[in-house]
Amino acid sequence: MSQKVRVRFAPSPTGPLHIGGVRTALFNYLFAKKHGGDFLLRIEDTDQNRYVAGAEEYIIEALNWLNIPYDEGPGKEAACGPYRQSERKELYKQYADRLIASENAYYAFDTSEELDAHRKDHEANGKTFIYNWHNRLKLKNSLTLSSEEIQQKINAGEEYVIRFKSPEDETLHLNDIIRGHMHVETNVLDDKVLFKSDGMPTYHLANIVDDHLMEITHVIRGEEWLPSMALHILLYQSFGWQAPKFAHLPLILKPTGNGKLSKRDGDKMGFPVFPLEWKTAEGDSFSGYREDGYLPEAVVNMLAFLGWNPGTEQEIFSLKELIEAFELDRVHKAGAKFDPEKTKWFQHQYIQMVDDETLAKGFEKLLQKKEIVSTLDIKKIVSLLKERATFVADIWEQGSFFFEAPKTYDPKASEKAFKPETPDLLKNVISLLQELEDFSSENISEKIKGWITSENIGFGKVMMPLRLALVGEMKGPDVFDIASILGKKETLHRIENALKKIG
RNA sequence: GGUCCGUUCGUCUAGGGGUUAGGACGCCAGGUUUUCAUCCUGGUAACAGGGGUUCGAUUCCCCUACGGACUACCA
Repeated sequence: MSQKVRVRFAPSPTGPLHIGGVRTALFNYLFAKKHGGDFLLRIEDTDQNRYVAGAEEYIIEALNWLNIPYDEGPGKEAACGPYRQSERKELYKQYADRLIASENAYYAFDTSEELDAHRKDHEANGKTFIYNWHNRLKLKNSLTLSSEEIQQKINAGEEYVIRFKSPEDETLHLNDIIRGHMHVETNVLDDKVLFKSDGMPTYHLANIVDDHLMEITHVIRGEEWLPSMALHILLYQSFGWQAPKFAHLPLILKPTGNGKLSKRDGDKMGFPVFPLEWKTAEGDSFSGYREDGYLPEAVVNMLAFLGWNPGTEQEIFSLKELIEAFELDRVHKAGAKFDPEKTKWFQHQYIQMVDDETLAKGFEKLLQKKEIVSTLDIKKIVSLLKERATFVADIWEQGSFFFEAPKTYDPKASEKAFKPETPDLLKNVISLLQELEDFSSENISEKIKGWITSENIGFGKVMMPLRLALVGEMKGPDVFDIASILGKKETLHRIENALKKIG
């Protein structure tokens, strides 16, 4: 009988969630939903020194914004709660003790200073200090002490940690859903600290205990955890628990140059690395996809294609389609350089799918911010400008002239457009437009084009100055559409203004 | 340094013992738009190198190079 799929996203609240973390969450979510399973959020806050206020709220808000909510987690308590490791603190000690009892772990009394000294020493000799089988009997730990001595030290309040006793001379065969088979010699492993002197477990212990207690079936996490996989498997074995299946996701790399995508890269290279804007207590701020005007669907689609693909040529996927198509074994092995341009392309595709009404509302908000009050038909403007926009802000870029009459005319264009005969032609246009009762685009077009043709004037001679008069530059949608939206009064006004400037 | 993972157009990637090595982004050109953008069409461009295995390797194996991660009482 197959178990219900349960996966978790387990970030540490040390700051805002970055794109790589978001993608890990997304892949977990897609996998869970594909298999009708549960997606849990667990907050790994065992390091109180690195705790950042607001980070947990940020993570939750980001997941909600992206429409990938968790089924269980903080605020959504279920049978396996609590979901913050700090609130599970009391739980972990007994598991560490269990490992001591089964001789899979031991107390170590070495101070950080002593260990640092060892490391420096080794480094000076070009070696690496590893705390494991080859030297553990020479260090200060319970392996060389009688149980009375150990108890005495502990009772005396001496600080200790609990270390895992890595086995000797074993070859571990590991299996990763994405990478396949791997093997590791246990002799190269070190005796990792499982339980810290401050009474908190380390990541390794807490993670295994919680994944077991929360009945996690698949651990889907970043590649940075691959080197710890052997330890984790060993821990499951020591507890006598069945290990979940593992899948290590490739890293997301900087768009140019070398290395992992970092916090600072984004704003340095002009794209967000965070889903939501983030301001630090020190006053630094980092831009976010939401605030930059991206649609959550576009971000999700883009993220899904970073390291994964469906094997078909379809690229635009709704969340529902992603759930349907997602397969862990189609995840690519190599790290992916992040591509901000492709992200914009996704956003462009998605904004085209937004209906005019919704888009108009977004654009109206933007107008409000600019304190622009307008009686123009916003929905019509939006529908006219939408196809050339990637962001709502582009609608303003492309169509600000609707709301602000040109004060100057693009010099290069005016040189080409404003000729000696232009004033007479524009005057003629004015009188033609004045005759119009119905100021529809079709009507204006018919009238002006008819006149140009019958007088044999040449389109450029009229159209260019007319556009310049209405827009100020050689850009924008069809001139007759613009005139119609502007209305008769404003259109005539702008042409008269242009006439004054030329004259 | 040590351990592990990886390597197909500039980028994201498909593919897989015999293919004109496919798509997308970007870029370039043409068309539409008497403007600009969009859009459409076309083009540019890749199997890291060296050895094997094989009738035949980009595909399988080994080595080298390069890239990355990890190497904390951080996650």
